[in-house]
Amino acid sequence: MPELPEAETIRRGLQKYLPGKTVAKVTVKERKLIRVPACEEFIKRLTGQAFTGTRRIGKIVILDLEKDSILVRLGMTGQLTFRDPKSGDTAFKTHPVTKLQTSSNPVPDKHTHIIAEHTDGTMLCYRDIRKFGKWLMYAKDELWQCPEIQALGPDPLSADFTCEKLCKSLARTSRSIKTALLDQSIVCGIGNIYADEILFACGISPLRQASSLTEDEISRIACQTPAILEASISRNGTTFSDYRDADGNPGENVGFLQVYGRSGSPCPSCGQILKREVVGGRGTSWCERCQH
DNA sequence: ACCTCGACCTGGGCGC
DNA sequence: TGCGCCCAGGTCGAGG
Repeated sequence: MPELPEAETIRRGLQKYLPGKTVAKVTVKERKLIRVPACEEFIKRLTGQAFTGTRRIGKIVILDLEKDSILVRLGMTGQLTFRDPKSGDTAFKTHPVTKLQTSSNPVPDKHTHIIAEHTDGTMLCYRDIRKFGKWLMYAKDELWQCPEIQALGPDPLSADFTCEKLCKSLARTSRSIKTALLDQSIVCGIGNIYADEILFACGISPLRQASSLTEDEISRIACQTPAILEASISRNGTTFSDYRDADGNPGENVGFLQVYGRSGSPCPSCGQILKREVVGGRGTSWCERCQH
């Protein structure tokens, strides 16, 4: 479920604590999560290095070290949290919509698969119920050449994301616009939730063939995509920003989704009952009256 | 070359 | 109450 806004929220949370922390000990309980390099080498290289900062591209959270960088793909259920055992343990709480952790300092549980303990006793914890996540480590100066990043299209919050590029990409695919928006090589960071939200905001049916979109429609997508993602970052920021005492305020964020997960309910714009159908293998909600 | 689909996982919700 | 079935969606390899 973590899409770009959730990855960015997590990154901002970590950015407050991680820089300057030196890794003293690494525990990997689920070896398959470490993809590059081999698990033993990963642990060896990570141990002793200090974190220098964080970055993000699409849905990928990047943890920079002195010499290397770690790519974290959160998959469906990945959660990256900073923990300070000295400030007391709390139970896990998750956001009802995003399924992201909202409590600070959770006790590591059976789903906490990777733990990096720092020299000052704090730790970075990776929890992933379904284990779809992936960790990869590359030398810092080779990071941008790695296949996982090379495969990505422009990030919607970067200057690379332009209407012109989007027009070109969409023109050469026969797939539906919904499927195209989920293709990380066309634009990176959009997942199922925001694909539906963006198409609703643009008044475009998810069933439309991508190559049939007019320049005006594509410019709407180019405009709405960053706006919706930014708005969501600011809202998740409300829920998660205060990492220390955030304890999940469901009412605050539940209302922000216009169509996703609302099939069977009235369209927030016209009142027509929202439709639901599987498009490109994904559950998709939209308004047949507002979206053409 | 492009596209679709199922597998990977687990927990939660629902029906019987 | 409890069991089993199905659903959720990001990514990737297999197959069309």
